[in-house]
Amino acid sequence: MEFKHHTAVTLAEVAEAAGVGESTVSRVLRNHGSFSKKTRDRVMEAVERLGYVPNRIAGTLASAGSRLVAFVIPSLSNIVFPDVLRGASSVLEANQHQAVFSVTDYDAEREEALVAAMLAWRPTAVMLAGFEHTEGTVKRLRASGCRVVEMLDLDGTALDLAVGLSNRSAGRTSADFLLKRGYRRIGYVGHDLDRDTRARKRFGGFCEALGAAGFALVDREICAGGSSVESGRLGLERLLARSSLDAVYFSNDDMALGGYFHCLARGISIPSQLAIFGYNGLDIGRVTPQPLSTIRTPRVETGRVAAELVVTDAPPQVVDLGFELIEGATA
Amino acid sequence: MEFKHHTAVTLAEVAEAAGVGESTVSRVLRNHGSFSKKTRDRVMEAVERLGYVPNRIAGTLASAGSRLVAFVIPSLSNIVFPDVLRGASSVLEANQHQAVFSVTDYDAEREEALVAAMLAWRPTAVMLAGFEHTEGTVKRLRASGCRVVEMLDLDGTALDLAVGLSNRSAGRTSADFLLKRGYRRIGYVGHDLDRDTRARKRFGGFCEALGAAGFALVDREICAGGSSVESGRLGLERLLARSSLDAVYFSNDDMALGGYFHCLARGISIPSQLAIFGYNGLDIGRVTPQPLSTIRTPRVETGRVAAELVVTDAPPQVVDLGFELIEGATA
DNA sequence: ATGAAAGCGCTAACAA
DNA sequence: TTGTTAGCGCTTTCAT
Repeated sequence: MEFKHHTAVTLAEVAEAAGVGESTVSRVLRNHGSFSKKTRDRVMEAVERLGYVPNRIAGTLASAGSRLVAFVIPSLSNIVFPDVLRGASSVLEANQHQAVFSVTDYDAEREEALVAAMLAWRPTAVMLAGFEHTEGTVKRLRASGCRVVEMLDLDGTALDLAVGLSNRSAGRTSADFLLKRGYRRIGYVGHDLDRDTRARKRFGGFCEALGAAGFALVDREICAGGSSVESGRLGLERLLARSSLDAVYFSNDDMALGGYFHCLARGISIPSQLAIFGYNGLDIGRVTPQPLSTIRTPRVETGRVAAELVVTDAPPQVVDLGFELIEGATA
Repeated sequence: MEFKHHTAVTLAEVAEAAGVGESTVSRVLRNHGSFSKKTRDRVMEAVERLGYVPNRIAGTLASAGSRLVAFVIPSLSNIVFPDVLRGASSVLEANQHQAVFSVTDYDAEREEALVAAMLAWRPTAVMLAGFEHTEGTVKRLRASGCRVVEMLDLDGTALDLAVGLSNRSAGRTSADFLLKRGYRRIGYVGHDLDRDTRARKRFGGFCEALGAAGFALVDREICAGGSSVESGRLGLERLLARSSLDAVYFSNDDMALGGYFHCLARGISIPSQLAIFGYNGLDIGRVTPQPLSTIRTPRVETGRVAAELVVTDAPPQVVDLGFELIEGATA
C-alpha cells in the first residue's frame, strides 16, 4: 500500500475553491456567526469535494480550550480503570472532547512525569486516581490552571473536583458486616498497600472497625506482585497454612475470586468453614456458583460524573457516589 | 480551591527572562542545534523559575508530527482492549507519544465518526481493531496520509500495518483439538456475531474444521447483549436445555467461564459430562479449580508491537504474533 | 453577510 | 553560537 505524501487540505484551500474568504468557511464549519444559505452550500460542497478535515491543532492554538481530557491512571490490568474510562468516554465523545491517557503503574513519581507531559497538551482537565500525589504534581497542576478531578477516593483534601467513594468507610462497612455475621477469627489477603493507597485506606477502615468492636485482625498476607486472581489464591493458601480463620477480607474481588477458587479446589466449604469478602462488585462475582459477598463500587458512574463535571465546567466540589454492600453467599 | 486565571507562561517570556532569543530557548529545550553551556544554564534557570511548560499544540503546528496515537477500539468492557492499550501505552510513553482513544461499541458507523474526529488531531497513527471498516472510514484514513494499524486480526487485507493473529485459524485449531479429544456432539455459545467480526471468523474457522473432518455443529446459542460471564452461563443453560452435547465452544473465555460456573453449580462434571473450550487465555482461567482449555492470544504484545511499528515508522507489513493452545483441564 | 488581517506559541530556515 | 523572521492553519476582531 502506497501513501502519497500530500499535505492535508487546509481551510484556505477550501475558501479558495468555494470562492469565499477564510473566515466565512470557519463560520460555516462551526455554525457560528452569520452567512447566507447559498454561501453555506458552496462551502459545504467544497469541503466534501476536497475531503477537508479541520485541523484541531491549529484551531486550538487560535482559540480557547483543547477539549482534550487527560487521564493519568494507575493501571489498565484491573478492570476498575477501564470501567472508569468507559464511563467517561461516552460523555466525552458526546461532547466533542477527546480522552488522552497514560499509566502510572501506581508510581507517584511516574505520575508526576506523566502529568507534566499531559499538561503540554493544555488539556481541559486532568483526571487522576486518589488524593496522594507528589508535591511536584500538585504544583504543576495548580500552576496549569486546568481543571483537576481526583477519582475513586474521598478520604483526603480535594485539589478541585473529586468524585468517588470513601474507601475507609467501605472498609469499615465490610468489617461491620463480617462481625454482624458472627465471624471472629478474621484475616486479610491483599496486594501491595504502599502503592495502592485506596486499598490501604480500606484496610485501615476495616481494622479500625474491628478494633472499635473489641476485636483485632488475626493475621494478614500481603502478596508481592500486585493484585490478581492468582495472587489471591496463593495468598489465601499461605495464610491458611499458618492461621486458623473463619473469614478472610480481600483487597478486592480479583483477589477474593482467587481465594474462592482455592476453597473450591480444596473442598473448603463456603461460608461455613471459611467466609470470603471482596471489594468492587465485579459482574463475575454475581455469576459464580455462590455469589461473592462484596461491596459494589460506582466505577463507570465515577467516570461518567467526572466527565460531566468537566464538560459543564462545574464549580469545585466533592461528589460522593457511595457504595453498596452485596451480601452474596460467600459470607 | 481558587484558580487564578493567568495565561500560561510562554517561550517568549522565558527568552525574555533569560535574556536570549526565542529560538535559543527552543533549541535548549529540545536539545537540538548548538548553544553554550552557559546559555543552557540561564535558560533552564528561567524555565524553572517561571514554571514554564512547553505548549505542544503550538509546537506541533509549527513543526512535524503530533506524536499523538489514536486508538479507536470496540470496547473497554472486555479486558482484551485494555490489554492492548496497556501494551501500547508503555512503548508510547517511553517514546514521548501520547495515546488518545475512543470507543465504537462494535459499531462500524460509529467507528467512522470517531476516526474522523481523531484525524482532526493529525495523529501519527490510527490504531483500529480488525479489517472490517466502512468505505468512509477507509477513504478518510487513506486521505489522511497517517499510519494505520489494524490489530487482532489477520484474515483480510491490511490497509497499511497489521498486527495480531488469524482468528479463523484459531477457530480451526480449537475444533481440531476437540475432535482429537474425541468429542463429537459439539455446540457453540457466543455473543453477537454480526458486530464482533473476529468472533465470527473464529466461529467460521471452527465450523469449517468440523466440516472438513466430516462433522457438524450440533447446536448453537447466540446471546443478545454482548459478551459476559453471565451471558455465557445463561447461554449454556439454554443450550443444554434443548440439546444433548459433549462439548461446547465459547466465543471467548468470559463466556466460557460463565459456562464453567453453570456446570459447577449444576454438578455437571467437567470434562467427562461436558467439555468447555474458550478463547483468549485470560489469567483467571489458569486459576479456576480446573484450568480452562482455551487459546492464548497475544493481546499485550499486539499493543506493544503495534506501538513499536508506529514509533519507528516501519514500512507497511503484516505481523503474525500467533496464538497458543492451552490444553487446560476443561476439555 | 462577508473579507482582511492580526495573532495563538512555537519551530525552522537563514543571517549574523 | 545566537537572534531575526516567516510561517504552521486556524479563530477572531473589526471593517465594510
